[in-house]
Amino acid sequence: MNISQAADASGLSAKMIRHYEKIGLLQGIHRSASGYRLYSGEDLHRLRFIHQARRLGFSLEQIRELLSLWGDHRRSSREVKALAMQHLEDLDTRIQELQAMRQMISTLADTCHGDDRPDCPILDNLAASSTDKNTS
Amino acid sequence: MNISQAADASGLSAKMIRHYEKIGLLQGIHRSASGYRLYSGEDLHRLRFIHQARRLGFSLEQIRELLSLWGDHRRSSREVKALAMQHLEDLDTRIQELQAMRQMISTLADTCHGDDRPDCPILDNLAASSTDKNTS
DNA sequence: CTTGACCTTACCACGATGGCAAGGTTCAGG
DNA sequence: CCTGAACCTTGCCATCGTGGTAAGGTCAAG
Repeated sequence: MNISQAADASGLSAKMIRHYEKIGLLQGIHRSASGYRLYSGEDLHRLRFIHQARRLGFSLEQIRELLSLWGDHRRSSREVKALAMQHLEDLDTRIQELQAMRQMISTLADTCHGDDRPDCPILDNLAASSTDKNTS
Repeated sequence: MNISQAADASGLSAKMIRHYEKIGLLQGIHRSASGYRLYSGEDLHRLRFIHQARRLGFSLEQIRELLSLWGDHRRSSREVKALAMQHLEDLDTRIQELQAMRQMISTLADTCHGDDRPDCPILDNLAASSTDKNTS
């Protein structure tokens, strides 16, 4: 199986697959006589694992660990769960940051009439917060 | 006012301030005889504006437009609001993506007992979704 | 044999920020 | 006056994950 077929079958791009190999997420990929990468069913399984983990927002470093745990039959589910919980916390943090922004923008946009007049609470706020101290 | 004082007063780092100048968000910054950047009260106002806009998650490109609108007394509040609404949509999209991830991770973590045993629904799911078709 | 569709490697780009290095400036204390 | 610390300058590299592009090799169908 060529790289573009593996890409289609895994949902990744050929570019990503080469990248994952370069950073060590994939190893021992076979090559044809002319140097083409050849993917086995097992390789494909691994690629799909990576794709799904990326869809859940895990970083490539985290995926490296997940793959290692996946391949280790003596691992404890505790380790995997800890990794997932850490990622959950990261997600929560990012969600809350974005929601705080969303809330503020939304409030400002509500008070801006958004017509031909030039006065605008949004710009006023950006400029006014300038004189606050709690601009973190 | 030196750059480190401007940094302290604006909440930005000196590094960021130089960067913002390089990409054109700040112009006409005065220099001392020896080449040190010197910041006026107006410059500081602008820096704080940028800082606040960054805190609300606007990109530097969006901030470039906001600054342009801020300085244009003939602009309509419509333009500003449109920019804010666009950003709001972007935020909503990102929040929803993260929440979908969060939901999935949370569900998987709930079903993982997280003890010394090796079986783990989290890894099973990552591996199993591998055989799904809807792996987008 | 040609053509087009694949493959290879290697480099540059994004966005926003941090870090480091090599060198110049300023100021206070001895 | 000299020295050292604490500033300033520019320039380059790193991050993270992905895309683009170039220059070249390979393969299969016509």
